[in-house]
Amino acid sequence: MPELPEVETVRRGLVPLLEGRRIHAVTLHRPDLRWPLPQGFAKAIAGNVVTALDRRGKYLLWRLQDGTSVLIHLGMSGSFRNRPASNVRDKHDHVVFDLGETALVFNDPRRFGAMDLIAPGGEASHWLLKAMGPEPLSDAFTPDVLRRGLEGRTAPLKAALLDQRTVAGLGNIYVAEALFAAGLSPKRMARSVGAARAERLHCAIRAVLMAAIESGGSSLRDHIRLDGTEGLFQHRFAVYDREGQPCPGCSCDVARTGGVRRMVQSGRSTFYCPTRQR
DNA sequence: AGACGTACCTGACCGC
DNA sequence: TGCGGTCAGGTACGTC
Repeated sequence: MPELPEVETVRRGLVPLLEGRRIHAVTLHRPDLRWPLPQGFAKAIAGNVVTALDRRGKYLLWRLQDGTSVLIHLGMSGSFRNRPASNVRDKHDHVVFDLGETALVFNDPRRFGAMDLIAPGGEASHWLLKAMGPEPLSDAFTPDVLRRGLEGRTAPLKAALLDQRTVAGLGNIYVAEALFAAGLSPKRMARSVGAARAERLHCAIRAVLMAAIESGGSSLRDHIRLDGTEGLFQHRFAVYDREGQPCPGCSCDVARTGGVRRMVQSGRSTFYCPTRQR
């Protein structure tokens, strides 16, 4: 499911449920998600108050009163639902956080999600976080940082942007949308992006992510907000999942050009406009 | 070192 | 209706 805007939407939805609240108990309905849950996971969390909710790339970080952080990745299909505490289990409910009145349930059909505990001070060296690139909506992400991240790389620009070491939080949808907004071909070699194109791309990445967060993310299959409503950004896609359709503001003869094109790059669908993306 | 394919899972959808 | 094939928003890992 989720790229940065969806994870940020989930984070914002969790704030009123979790911030300042105590997690009374944690129940695991299986010992693993993508990887085994760490030893003592439930016990370490139980009884703690959640002091803050952060996000790093596509990871959620729950800050607990005792200094521990809970690291959570939603994988492709992970979601949180807030349920009456007595409610029966749904299929694929794997982890239950008992909040007293309600139970916050982590449901993940494909089980590509992950959870881990991070001891105080251990975040920078955590194996899943240590190589992660700049946070795209922070001041640390500048056109020059982006340009240097792409420098010398022979991978297609699309692949380089999906690589979380280049910039954190982009996935298949928002890479496609950002490349369209920047007018850059996904096939272009990453190292061919110099200062001027990096400036455009930097601007496009931020604009697309901010607009998507504003819309509550994109709901295609799995992503729903905690209040049960869908994100709306899928209605604003310029190219993603729009094969054969005209791109926004297009004046081409679509019957002749075929409109938005779909191709496969490193095994994944890429959508782009061959006319406006070079 | 860096790029690529493979693997991990389930469910939805399509054509037969 | 049922079956097999394909695809899906992620990413670590092995291989070259």
